[in-house]
Amino acid sequence: MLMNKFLKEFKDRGFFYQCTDESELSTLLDKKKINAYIGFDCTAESLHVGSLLQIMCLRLLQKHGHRPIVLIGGGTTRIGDPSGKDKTRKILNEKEIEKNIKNIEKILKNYLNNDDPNTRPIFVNNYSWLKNLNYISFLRDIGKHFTINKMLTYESVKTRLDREQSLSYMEFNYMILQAYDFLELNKKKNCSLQIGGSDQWGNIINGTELIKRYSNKQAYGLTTPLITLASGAKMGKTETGAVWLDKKLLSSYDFWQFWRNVDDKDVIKFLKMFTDLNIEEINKIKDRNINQLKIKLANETTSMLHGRKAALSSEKIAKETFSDNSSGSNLPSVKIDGKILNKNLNIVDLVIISKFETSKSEIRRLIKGHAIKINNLSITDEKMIIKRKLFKENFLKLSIGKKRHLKIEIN
RNA sequence: GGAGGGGUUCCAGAGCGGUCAAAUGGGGCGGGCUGUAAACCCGUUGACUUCGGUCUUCGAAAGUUCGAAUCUUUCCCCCUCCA
Repeated sequence: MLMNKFLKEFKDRGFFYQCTDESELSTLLDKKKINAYIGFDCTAESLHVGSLLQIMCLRLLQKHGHRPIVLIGGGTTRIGDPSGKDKTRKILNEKEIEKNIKNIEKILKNYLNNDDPNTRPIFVNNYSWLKNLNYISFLRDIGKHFTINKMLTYESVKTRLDREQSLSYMEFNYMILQAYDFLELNKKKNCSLQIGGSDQWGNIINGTELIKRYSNKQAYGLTTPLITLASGAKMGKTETGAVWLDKKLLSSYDFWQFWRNVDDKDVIKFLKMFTDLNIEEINKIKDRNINQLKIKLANETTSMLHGRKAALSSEKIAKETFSDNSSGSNLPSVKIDGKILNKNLNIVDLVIISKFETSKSEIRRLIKGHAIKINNLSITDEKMIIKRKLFKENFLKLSIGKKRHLKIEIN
């Protein structure tokens, strides 16, 4: 049997982990355009690369003419998913959640096509139906379809119990609420597929089963693998911290750098997962120089989020920064008042001004390790006074290690 | 409710009156090698410092002592076993 095109690409790109009923889903997708949903939780103020694979799934749906439904977990965030957590997580207050939701929606809209009325995404917040649930009728209508016997066998519950860590009744209900979300979307938005990370499998099955029992309808679940880096680490760290999909939290240059610095072994995989290049094209360029491929990867991913211009300018900055003895005139800059140069500003204070480091001890340590450079010359004296003549054309290049560079400019 | 065990620096985890800013491992950072990769090697990892030191940390508070992460008391939190 020929596999449905969406599913095929889903697999070719490495998105596929598990499916509730692959051949049936394939047939359904061939027959008609469907609505499919992915849930995003709003615990953090923004999304980071950890969610990027799910976002790419939404894009792929659109590409094949299906409609993505973005479910923002405004209600479930108030509960906290115990999956993969060994501790109860902190519960956020209303204001924070509202703020997070807005920001997350904004980011998602960045990635999704809003022009085609057939595939235009639907944004929903599960708080809109969860907040009004009536406890008794919920227990009678929905609760009766769940058995504790089965719930206790789920991985997320089991690990908590095995480790003898407490799992509150509140969290225990999370999976029921997520199943209910799916039912609700199935009823109201005609949603027949839920996609999620592999850790969501149990929750997704609960949804399809609930739909089966409650409405006697068939719904499907599809999961993506947990992406780990070749190093085994979880995806998502840079020099500066989490890789946010948000200009305010991570500059386009740092975002670009994240992709530029991925492990060699991950490059092809990431090109498939996180760019729109088609598979044939990727297979064709496979043998190109690995560093060229990384630049390609960085440019594609950065363009998607920050625009082509930002991507190319990042590439240019990188080129200048990492080629020897560059002046770095394109680097981000920090302006200082020329007057403080008269007060014997020393190198340690200069680094403090740059905000690269906040601890003077740390800066002194870095100087001892020859990590700090001014205009590409390594500094060895921690008491060095910054003289005006170090500024060429009104600025000087300050570097810490190999990757952090900055322009200090006299105002 | 009863009986025990425990809370140590980013994490795990040693220390159990001075030699403790606290072993070891992980992570982070920096250096070397390279390709802004991986692997490997080395250094570093509380703050401030006139580089002599100084100050603040071992759940919280009080106390014993010349001296406490280490002993005592009270309190808070976590875990195990019994009811």
